[in-house]
Amino acid sequence: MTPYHHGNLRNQVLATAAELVAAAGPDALSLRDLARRAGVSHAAPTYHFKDRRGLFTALATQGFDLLAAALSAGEAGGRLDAAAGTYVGFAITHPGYYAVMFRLDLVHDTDAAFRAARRHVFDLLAARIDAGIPPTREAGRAATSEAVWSLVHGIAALTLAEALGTPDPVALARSTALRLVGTYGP
Amino acid sequence: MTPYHHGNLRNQVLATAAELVAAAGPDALSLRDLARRAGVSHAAPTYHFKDRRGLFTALATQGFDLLAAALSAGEAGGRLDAAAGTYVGFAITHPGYYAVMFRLDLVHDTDAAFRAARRHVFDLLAARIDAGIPPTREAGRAATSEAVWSLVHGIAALTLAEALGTPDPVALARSTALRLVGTYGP
DNA sequence: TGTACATCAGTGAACGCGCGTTCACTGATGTAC
DNA sequence: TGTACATCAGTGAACGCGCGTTCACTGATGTAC
Repeated sequence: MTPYHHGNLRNQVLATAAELVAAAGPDALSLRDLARRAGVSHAAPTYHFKDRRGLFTALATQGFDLLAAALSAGEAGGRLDAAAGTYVGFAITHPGYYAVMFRLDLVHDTDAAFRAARRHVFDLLAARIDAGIPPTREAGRAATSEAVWSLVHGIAALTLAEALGTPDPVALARSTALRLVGTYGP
Repeated sequence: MTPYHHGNLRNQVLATAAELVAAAGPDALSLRDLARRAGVSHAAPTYHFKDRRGLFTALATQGFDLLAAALSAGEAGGRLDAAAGTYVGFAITHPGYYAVMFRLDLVHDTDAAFRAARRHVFDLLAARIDAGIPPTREAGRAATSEAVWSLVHGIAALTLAEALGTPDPVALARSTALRLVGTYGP
């Protein structure tokens, strides 16, 4: 009845992992549990991810890829405030991915695909910010990019940690990003 | 030779825990390892912390207490930019504490002392921010507090994740905090 | 100053557990000719 | 259309391990009288 080949194990394991991490944090995740939930022998995930860190590396990389896609689509592809809102929105709607994306102790942090995906996200963000800064001011462009990234990352992280009081973190990200960049206005 | 009563086990375990977490992340920490390093039987830490979560809760609480003390001392007690710099500086110099302070999945998050300590830090920060906003503008004070907290938390977290390029995260925090609050100038 | 007693701090053996990883294997699928 | 072969995907048994937690205990310390 159940075929020998699952056919989509890798993707399914990643999706389940994202759910479980969202619910109980990365520490609670085990390869064996993932295998159990996929209805597959306990050693099967190892075939796809090599080891536990490999699984987290793949999960984090996919997270950055998803975020990059979100940042490239629609309004977020142009306007800085939309991009900032999209970033925070992504973290809130994908907590399982986000919880892993910045955890160097969990991933193979020299993995080329991982580093490229992360870099891509930062570049997209930097491009939106650059576009938001009036050309009359040149100084501090790099610092502003990092400041805005820090801002949206902070809003996302504190929201997930249930430490922020605002009912609308996305709106906070949008308006604050604009204010920050606006400081460089003519 | 070695006395039956250690005398300072609790504090020593917390200090060692901070070091180990800084080096290898919270997942790598075990009560038994901590006991070994303290030269004490493996069940001794349980006596002080009740269980693993209890240990992390104590570590996080102490972290917030240390941060609150830093925010209350010297220039950080008054000027917003100094407070922002102090916050980021604390995270960088106490990575073992910081890595645990916002990890709800690791602590007993209803613990009263933990919540009070965390709240205290936010209140201190909010007070500095409030003092930094000119009285001519009233709207958005609360949002600004949360934005500045998010900013410094983001700078701290991204720095620890080695994702930021700036050589001086503390300076970035100082200047950006001022810029953010300056948006509300007269 | 002495003694009784409660409490505090740490011991050490035992438990049961789930885990990651390795390994030789087998069944399914794809490709070349 | 058939066949041989390589590769891919998953199996299942076995390994050894360190862990958290419980428990009855004991030694040290502090307090009341």
